[in-house]
Amino acid sequence: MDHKPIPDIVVGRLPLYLRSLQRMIKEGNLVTSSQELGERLGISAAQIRKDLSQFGEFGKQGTGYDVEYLHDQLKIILKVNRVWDMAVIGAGDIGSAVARYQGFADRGFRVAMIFDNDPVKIGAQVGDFIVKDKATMVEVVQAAGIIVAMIAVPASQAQHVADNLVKAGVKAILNYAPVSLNVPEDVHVQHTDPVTHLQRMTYYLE
Amino acid sequence: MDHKPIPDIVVGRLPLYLRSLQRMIKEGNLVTSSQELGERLGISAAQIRKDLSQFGEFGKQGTGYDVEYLHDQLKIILKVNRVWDMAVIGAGDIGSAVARYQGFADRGFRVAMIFDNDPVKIGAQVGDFIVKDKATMVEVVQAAGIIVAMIAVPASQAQHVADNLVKAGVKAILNYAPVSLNVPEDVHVQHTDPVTHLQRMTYYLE
DNA sequence: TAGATTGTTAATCGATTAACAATC
DNA sequence: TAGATTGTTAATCGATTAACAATC
Repeated sequence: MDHKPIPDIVVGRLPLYLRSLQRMIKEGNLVTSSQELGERLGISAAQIRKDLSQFGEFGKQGTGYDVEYLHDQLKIILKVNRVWDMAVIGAGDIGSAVARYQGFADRGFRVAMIFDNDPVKIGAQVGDFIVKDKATMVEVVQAAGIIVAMIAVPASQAQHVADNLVKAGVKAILNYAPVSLNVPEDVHVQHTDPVTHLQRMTYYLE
Repeated sequence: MDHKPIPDIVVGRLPLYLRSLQRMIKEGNLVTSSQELGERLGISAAQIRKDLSQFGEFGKQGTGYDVEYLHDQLKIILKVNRVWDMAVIGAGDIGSAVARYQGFADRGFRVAMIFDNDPVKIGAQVGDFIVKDKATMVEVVQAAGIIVAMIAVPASQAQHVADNLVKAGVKAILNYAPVSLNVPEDVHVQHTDPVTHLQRMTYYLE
């Protein structure tokens, strides 16, 4: 009677649907369809319906989807109908930009603390935060019960930081350093590296 | 006698291979194998061999791949055996961090100019650059022959900026704004949104 | 030579699309 | 009712994996 697990590739598209729906709400759209969503995102209507059908029935034949209802349901599915506290490791340019980023608030996340190991940066203010000493990271993150973190340190330190985050109990890591991280099976990692995205495009240029 | 086009998903993995190889060079590794690469990246050895075989034969039976040779070949395939000048649009926290980012240099890219429409920012220094007036963007980008750009403006302005970049002749856009962009078929877009990555992971948490 | 690893083929697996009955 | 759009099934398409001859 076990349900098949949802394919990861489907889960990966849900945040895109959610983002479009959030935008539609702001634009005042009350109703949408798989076709309209698909056009906005460059995804086929059939695929959107198939993806959503993995989680339930959210639409109405003939009329489509209630924007706000589908939006709320996707937030529940993705568990962002609450706010996740995050730790940022590294207070350089990227870490600082992340700590000041205003785009987390209404999408389920909040930066709660930021760490660095540079004595000049420790104690300094970045956005609303005082930079904490990275030496205290494992203890502080664990004590705060934080399980989501972002790595914004140089590539050479990233794996070491990841190991410490795992020790602290972190289960989801967004990695800004341009290296692949090795973590235990129960820890999730996403990589974000502008250069890999750019290189993917230059292949097609000229 | 036409070759089938290389699947996009394969092209998307090449930058990861390249990144690992660059790291191996720094570590002094002279030779690697599909198995070792796969372990580093969490990709099967068979897939790596299959991917590479789309472009030629780069290895030697029994011994594997010469790290530097494969690295150089991948740079050629991805067209990053040269330096692409880029324009950054938006001199806020993200645009500024991007403009100062040291990680482009040895991977085929260089920020050449940065634009904003805020009178307070225009003329100010960000990294090595003086912020230019966004009103001049189409003209300046076109005159410089730049075809790679990064959008780091608020979501509400991103589509408009994209339209202007297309007018300026840009063919590859890395978009930091959390919106889907619509561009002509011959223009490539990659999106980078920390929140979509995070939401992809929270699905699995708790 | 013996051991290792490639490049490639065929088999498997999974994802996308097309089509349509159901129904608002 | 007529028109529109869902949810779902079956068909298609494409990607991954397993296996192995070739060969360094």
